[in-house]
Amino acid sequence: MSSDIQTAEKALSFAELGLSQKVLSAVTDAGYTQPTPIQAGAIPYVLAGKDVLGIAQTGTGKTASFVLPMLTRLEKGRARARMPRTLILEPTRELAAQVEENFNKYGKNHKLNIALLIGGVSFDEQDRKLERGADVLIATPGRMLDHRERGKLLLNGVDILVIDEADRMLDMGFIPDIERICEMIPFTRQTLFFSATMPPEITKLTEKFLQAPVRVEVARAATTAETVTQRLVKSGTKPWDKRAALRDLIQEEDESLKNAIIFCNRKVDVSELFRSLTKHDFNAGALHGDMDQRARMTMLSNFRDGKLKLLVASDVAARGLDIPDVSHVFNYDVPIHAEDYVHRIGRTGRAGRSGKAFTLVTRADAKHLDAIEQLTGQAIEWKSGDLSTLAVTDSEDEAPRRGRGNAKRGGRRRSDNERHARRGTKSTEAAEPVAARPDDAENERRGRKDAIRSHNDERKATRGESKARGAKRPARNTDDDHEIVLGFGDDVPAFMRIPAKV
DNA sequence: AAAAAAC
Repeated sequence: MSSDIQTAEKALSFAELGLSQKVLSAVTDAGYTQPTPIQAGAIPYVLAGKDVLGIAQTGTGKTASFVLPMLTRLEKGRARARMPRTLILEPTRELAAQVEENFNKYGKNHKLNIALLIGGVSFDEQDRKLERGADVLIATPGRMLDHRERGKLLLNGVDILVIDEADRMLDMGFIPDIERICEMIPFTRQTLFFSATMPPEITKLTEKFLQAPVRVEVARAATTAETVTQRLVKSGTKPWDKRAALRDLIQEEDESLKNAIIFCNRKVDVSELFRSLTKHDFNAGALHGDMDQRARMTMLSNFRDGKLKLLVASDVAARGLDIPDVSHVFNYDVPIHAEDYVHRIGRTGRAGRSGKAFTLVTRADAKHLDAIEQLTGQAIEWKSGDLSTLAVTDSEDEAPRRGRGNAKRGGRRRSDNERHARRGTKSTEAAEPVAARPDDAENERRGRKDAIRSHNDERKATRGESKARGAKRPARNTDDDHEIVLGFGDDVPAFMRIPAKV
């Protein structure tokens, strides 16, 4: 490859990058004409067999920058049993699934075998695909190593190795695994390495495992400030304060709110907030890493398809997930690490669209908020009044509106009553207003399907919607009686079992 | 103050 890479800055078309006809026609069918900078910069080198160090954020078209040329290169040759020809490592299961979708989309004119090796699902199908011979293996490190240790996977036929989201792999402690994996693959391979940032550990890794790499660096996609309107929203500290503040906010934003991701710092809070929103008749789903894999996939695909308007999520959803057209991001919690703030609000305002990001802030959050403003280099505006305008009571002694007569104390912890309350039990103990089902976590541990409340019309019809809509009535524990939880049993429709099409 | 990933 010669120097014409410089022209990447100008408007190159996909056809000029050297991709095969099969790939080009799939790209055209997908509606793309113009490569992004990372694509224009990396594709010619990938086609030429060079090692590439790509420094790019998600949302820059990074995935296609390796998927498209890999497809072209895979047209020659075929896979042998248990010896995949290419390997792509991803930090999370959802990202791995998303890359698989890209191979399906752009590889529709190819007859390639693609295997997705991720945790949380059965080995059998994955084994069958390996046995058949995979042209493309997409994996999270743990499951891939597991297959290998069982002797079901040979890595000495891998010609192209892709390490994606390397800095996130670092955050997640995957680097030792990555090093092991790199050492299992012949050094004659081509290595494509992607990272949004280059901390020293990552630089060291590239020095060790890349050979004379071409460095392709692209500016961050539109900076957050340009397409995302950010606001801070004051809130009391207590969970019920925060939930109420969030509900108010969602309702105020109703007009422009098409769909939203609501981020919590902790998984238990994801479950809790999800239950609460559902109880208040919001069309919501949940996503976090302790949910079973099928529920994760279902939630994500329903959110993408618009069947879910709100997705309550942990930071598993903060980076990389490609969900076009998210209108709002709500930070139910201020993220502990400032960089996560940038990733979270980056879920909206994508592809040149505008987006809104609201962050609930309590008195306790000052420190983390400072760090965020420092990182982004800008003060974020308050929506209406900062914390100094917050009522002093902070609902400390208000046993939340719907409490029982003898409710008292602020800062009541979840009582043992609640903790041991069983589903469907009519307790005379009024539950804390919108408290999560205390047994949520336990259900998940037991492998019960994470349930979502049905919002489809037939269900609504059966549950006396008008009653439920009478917003302001105090919540009683009899709420449980109206609550219809739709669990996904074994009769999940087939289309829900597969990852969403983008 | 957390999350993620293998069983």
